Amino acid sequence: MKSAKRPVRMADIARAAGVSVMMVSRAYRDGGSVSEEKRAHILRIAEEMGYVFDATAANLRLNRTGFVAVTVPSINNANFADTVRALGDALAREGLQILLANTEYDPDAEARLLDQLLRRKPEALVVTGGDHGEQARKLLQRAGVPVVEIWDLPAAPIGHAVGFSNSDAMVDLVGHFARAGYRRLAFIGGETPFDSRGRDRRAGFIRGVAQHGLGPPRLVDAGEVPVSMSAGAGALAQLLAQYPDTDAVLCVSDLVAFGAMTEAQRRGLRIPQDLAFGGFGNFEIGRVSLPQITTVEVSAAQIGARAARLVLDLLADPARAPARIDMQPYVIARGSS
Amino acid sequence: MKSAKRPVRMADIARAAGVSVMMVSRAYRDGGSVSEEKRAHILRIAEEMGYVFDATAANLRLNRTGFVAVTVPSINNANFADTVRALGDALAREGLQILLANTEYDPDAEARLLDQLLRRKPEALVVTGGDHGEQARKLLQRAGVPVVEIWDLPAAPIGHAVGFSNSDAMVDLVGHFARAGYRRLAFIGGETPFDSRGRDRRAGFIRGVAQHGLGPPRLVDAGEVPVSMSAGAGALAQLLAQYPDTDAVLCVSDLVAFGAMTEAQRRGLRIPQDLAFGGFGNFEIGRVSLPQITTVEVSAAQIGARAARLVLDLLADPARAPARIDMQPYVIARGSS
DNA sequence: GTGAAAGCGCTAACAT
DNA sequence: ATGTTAGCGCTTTCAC
Repeated sequence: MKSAKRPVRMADIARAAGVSVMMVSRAYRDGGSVSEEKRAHILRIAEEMGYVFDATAANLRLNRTGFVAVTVPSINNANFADTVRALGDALAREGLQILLANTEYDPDAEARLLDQLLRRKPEALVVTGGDHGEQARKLLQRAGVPVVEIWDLPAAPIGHAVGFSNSDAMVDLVGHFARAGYRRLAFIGGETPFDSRGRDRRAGFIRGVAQHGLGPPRLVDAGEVPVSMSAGAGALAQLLAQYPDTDAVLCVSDLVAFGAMTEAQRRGLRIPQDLAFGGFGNFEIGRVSLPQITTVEVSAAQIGARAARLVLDLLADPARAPARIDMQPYVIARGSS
Repeated sequence: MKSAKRPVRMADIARAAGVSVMMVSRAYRDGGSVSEEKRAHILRIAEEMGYVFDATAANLRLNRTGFVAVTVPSINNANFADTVRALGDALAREGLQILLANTEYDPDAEARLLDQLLRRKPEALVVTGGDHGEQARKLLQRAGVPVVEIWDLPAAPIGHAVGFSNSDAMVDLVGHFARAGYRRLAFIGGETPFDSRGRDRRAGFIRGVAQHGLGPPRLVDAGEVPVSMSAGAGALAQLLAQYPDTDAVLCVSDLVAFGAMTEAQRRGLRIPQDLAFGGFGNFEIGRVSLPQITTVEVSAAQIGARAARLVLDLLADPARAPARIDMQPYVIARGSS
């Protein structure tokens, strides 16, 4: 029975191994300046004594924490989860650890969380979206470390950006439907003020419809973000009541599209003959549903991977890194249209 | 144009405010031992100078990091994401920050990640699953801080547990189908060795089928975890070839059930008349799909919330906390059966 | 290859 | 209410 009263520190290992504290420190870092024999000896003793390296102390001394702070509006979204996973994997390979925070689409929460995160002295910040409250913006600007905005592509990013124009992508999707012969398009999306991606997609819809001369835009509110499948189902009911002759419904995400689609099927409508559907984000649901959903591929995982590489580049050489990386989404045509 | 050459520290604020460093420290912590006037003055100057409190230094001195390490097999799973979110929210309210790591259902990765996490000196560990590799188990046992296993309910947890018996829950689901008159049940699930939840659910299926005298269990492998919707679709094809007279398919999760269900529909089968389906986990997809999916509610968010409360209790008083908390899942009957 | 001293930025403990 | 001293556990010097 070992007592965990006082945790073991390097000095304890040093004493037990008959070396100086510095040698223990070296054994844990360089391979070079310690004889391989002694190094193995030290590490074995440390293992026996249950030593756990104290990163907190090392961080203070090194003035490097190995943290990268990341904010997402919602972790409960397969796309953001993909991004975070790819980002985390790539950063972990370089010994960096993500500090994740959920803003819940709330600008005040974002500012509060950024304030907390900055106290941990992250070496870089990766924030979802290019739209921030005044306070959050200020914190990001004076952070003193690289800032990467993802999932949007602001004209003038605070630091750097890895994303795409949600608006342009939706214009492309409208174009796809227009070319396929659909004329009476409607859009289902959320109305939350701080969801810039949802807002941009709606703006893209309006722009696309105008470009193709499809008359005044038919817009249906799906309620609060994060917009769910169920919200999509509810919104379809409203849409059919308001615009009964609609021939194609574009949705702010595949999840909403799926919900709307099932509601249409519940009402006996045939898809796409009676009503066509388009989604956004290429979620798994759209590849498995019946019919599969026409969507916009946004490469969520690649956004994370690319942001990770950008962060690593910025840490290596802040000067030689691109300011804006466009991930160029594209339409995937499927059975729903 | 301010130079961010050397970051501002407390000493800089102290000098500018004409007080000692301790007063600045106090201004940031107690409300009590600083006059409200001076406190406001200090904080204003700090704000003007762009000071950011250094948690790293405070943590070293206080021997408290405010971190809680959390491992999940996959963040890209709505259930685990719900758990992590609830856990994180509740902990954040007490000033604790989650350090999240993905094990990807790999015991070696789990051990490696735990080793990394422990160096950050978390104040508690929350790990998904009650099944660990030898190395991971050792690290957890000697961690020296509270350990909470979630989503399983081991007979003898390493420290504490918040979860449920995946096996018993599946027995209940089998019982539900048996009572509804189904006699030729099959199970679709993954075969990955270190997914103890999937394994327990399959074991529960086998046990349930035996209890109800439904003949030898019909098991179909859905491949690698995390088991996806698409894998469910593929597995259904195999199932129909191998056991064509099956009348009900129970799946390791709602996602798999949905995939299998769409494949059945693609083949023109009516649900539940020709083939019934059962899922697990009460994912949103099962509430929106057509038909909705009979499932087992496991209260993912509540697992996180309850684990958070347990961690907080353990930090306050390690003695007075329950060892095992059973979240008691229950069957939700829907249109797929 | 190895060790001694100094110090990273903060706060507990003890002054006053 | 406020200041001084010491030190958290590690690593960067700079010796040898």
